[in-house]
Amino acid sequence: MARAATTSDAFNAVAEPQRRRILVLLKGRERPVNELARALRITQPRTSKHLRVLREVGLVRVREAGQQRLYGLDARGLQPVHEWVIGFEQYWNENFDRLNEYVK
Amino acid sequence: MARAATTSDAFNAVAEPQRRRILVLLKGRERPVNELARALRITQPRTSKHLRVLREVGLVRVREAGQQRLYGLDARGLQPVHEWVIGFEQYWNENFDRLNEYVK
DNA sequence: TTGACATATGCCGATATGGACATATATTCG
DNA sequence: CGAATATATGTCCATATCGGCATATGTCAA
Repeated sequence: MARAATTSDAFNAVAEPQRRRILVLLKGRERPVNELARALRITQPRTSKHLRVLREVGLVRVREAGQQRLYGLDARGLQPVHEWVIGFEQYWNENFDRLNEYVK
Repeated sequence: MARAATTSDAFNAVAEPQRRRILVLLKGRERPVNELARALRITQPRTSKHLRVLREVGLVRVREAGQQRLYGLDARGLQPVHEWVIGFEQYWNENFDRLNEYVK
């Protein structure tokens, strides 16, 4: 085996900066590929590939509109990530004095 | 350039399943490497390497205790992840009927 | 000092990128 | 049909894993 596939789950999909930016751009409204590419200042092919990953993980949906493909956000796939992270909330809020003392 | 380095940030560090498991095991108490390796059923070297990544991103801390190195959780680095994800909460809670209608 | 035990590293192999470029597919229009 | 526009894919390159294995480094005990 090698590195885990990026397309495996939301955690991996979201680990890529550009893809996070795409998701942010998709908040509220759908956008065609070219518009996203321009906004991110990356090539169209690269944008399409990132969108493919996001699509395979279920974070975005596509809708055909003539020549364009309008991509829309489907944030439900982010819930698992949120749930996992929120499980640590008490720890980052926790005052580290206790840990520091322990260390000493 | 190639794929972004895993050690670049918390998002990447947490994209690895084993590392997520390590962080979970570290909730509440410190643990030596071998204990983590046994719990995860992975080799000691692999465990050390994952711990290194987590250490470089600041998600864990090490404390020397004789022959052992006790690893402890430092969840503060997870806050950025939480903040990014929570920004989508309204979208995954949002009823998709509206989107579905729009699609039709 | 020698040996046992706990970790960290180096190296190799297989794989999956992310990016750039060229090109195949589609759809719309004249 | 042929051209223009919008996307998706395939290929090539460089790189960064993840895993296994051997081994270096460190610490403690007899």
